[in-house]
Amino acid sequence: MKQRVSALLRERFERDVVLEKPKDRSFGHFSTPIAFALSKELRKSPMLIAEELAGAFGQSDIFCAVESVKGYINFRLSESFLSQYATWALEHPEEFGRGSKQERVLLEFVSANPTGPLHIGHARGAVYGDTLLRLGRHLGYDITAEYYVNDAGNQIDLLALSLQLEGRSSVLHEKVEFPEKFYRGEYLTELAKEAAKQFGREIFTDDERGNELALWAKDRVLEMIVADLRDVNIHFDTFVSEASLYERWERVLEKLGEGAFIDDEKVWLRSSAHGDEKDRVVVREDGRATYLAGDIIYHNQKFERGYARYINIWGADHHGYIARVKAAVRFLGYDADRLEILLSQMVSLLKDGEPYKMSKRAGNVILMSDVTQEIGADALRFMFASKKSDTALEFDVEALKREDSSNPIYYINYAHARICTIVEKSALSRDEIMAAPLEGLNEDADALLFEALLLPEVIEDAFESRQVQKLPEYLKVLSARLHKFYYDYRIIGEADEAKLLKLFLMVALSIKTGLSLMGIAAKEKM
RNA sequence: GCGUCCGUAGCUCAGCUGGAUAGAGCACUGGUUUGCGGUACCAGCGGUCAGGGAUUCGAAUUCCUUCGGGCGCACCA
Repeated sequence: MKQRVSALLRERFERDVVLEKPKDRSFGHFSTPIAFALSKELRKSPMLIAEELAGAFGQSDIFCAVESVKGYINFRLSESFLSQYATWALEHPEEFGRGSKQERVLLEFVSANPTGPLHIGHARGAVYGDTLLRLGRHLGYDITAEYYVNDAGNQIDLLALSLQLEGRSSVLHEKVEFPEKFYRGEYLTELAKEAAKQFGREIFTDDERGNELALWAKDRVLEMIVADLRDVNIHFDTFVSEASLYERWERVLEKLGEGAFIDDEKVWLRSSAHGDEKDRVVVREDGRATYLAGDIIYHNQKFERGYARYINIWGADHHGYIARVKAAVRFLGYDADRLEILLSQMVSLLKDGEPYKMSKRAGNVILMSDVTQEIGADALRFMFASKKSDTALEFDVEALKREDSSNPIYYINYAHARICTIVEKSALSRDEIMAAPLEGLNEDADALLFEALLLPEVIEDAFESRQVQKLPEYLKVLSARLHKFYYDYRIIGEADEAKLLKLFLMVALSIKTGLSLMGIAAKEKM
């Protein structure tokens, strides 16, 4: 809708036009301050220019009024245009808000180490990534959702050691001391039990079999992670194993060319040449690769796969890592601007105003699965999708358990359910409702219709700006308008019943589509 | 110290392609159609958009700076 108007104005004025939605509805559906910009070069007052420009608009299918007010040009869309658009959308619900983008995009997110279950910080990144994924796909982008599995390095050895110690403690009932660094948590107790069955109890005391145990354990932990994600409707297309990458190291090292050098018997990345604070070690003197080496191979492998764009979602604590990875990408001969690294900030959860209790044996973290269980997948998703990902967030989970208008997910669902109920209650058939033209509506109905038809713009804006919270924000506003309208007007039995129900169906379509892009199914009954 | 993200109502947060009187929820106060789901709606209270400077016809939005806070600053992942 906005694109359509925008394109029309660009053609008319032969330049890009800033188009905005006036806060005050009496100014119409869209407006542009273009006259202010033109005033300087035309050496005329904005008001005069606006008047002339507005006056030059003749009859149009799209607008029913074009007016100038105090230098702004305000546009009012015609009822027939809005009506036709809504009718089309209701007849093609799957197509509503779809885009025609075609780029192939590789979206990497979560990528938590397979050494323990997901915590609440991971959950935020997971929801953010999956929401972007859904939005992008709706717009037509061909997106691959990928999980990079850090299944190599010290952490995996440590996982095996931790599991052995846990086995000696909880299975063999030995008295043991857990070093500070070791992984702890209920999941290890469970794994120890499983390991005892699978390998026999001697696995816990045999130093020789640590590796065997490690390989098994990391797979089991990854399965747990995948299950936690599945519980909130998140699925990945591909998993890339870090361990499997190292056989390509020689080739990648060669490709780095001048980007790599040897000093002090170590291999370094000359990252300082591309904006990093200093150069970084990639291979230690004993020949073991650092984490960065894996990431370099991984990003080389990503770019070799030939996507138009690469999006990584990282925890904000990794932001210092951006410069060196981008530097590596440049040395590999690729355009680092195609790699976009988005950060998801820390989360602190509250419950009734108090810090959320960490699960007892999970170590010092709040488990994602605990929160999912407590407030449900829908609420968890809404909570994280509704806040800007790059600001630290404090959230009280109790707010999402309430069953009233203070809980946005409840409020939005209630609007949807209300529509379903009233349509059900009406004696009119769906065909009768659909046959009604959305014309001759009063101003409030017109405003509601316009709001409902804005969803496509919101989807595009949310995805392109990577600010997914715009979608839930919009759904709240739309729902509020619906509730108010419902309160102010009677529907059933009125002369306009068919039209108003059709209007409501349009609102329901936007809510349902919007929620589904957040991985949430709209409720038809509360 | 350096880098980075942030600082909007008492609290949690929107708004930031610069534009017409700064928004929502919570909290607090007071109301609402003999009502299709009141599981809703309305009003009031509350803001020097951290401070200062610059650009501009116009800045919460851009730039600089000060102050305050989070995070990072490994040959750990």
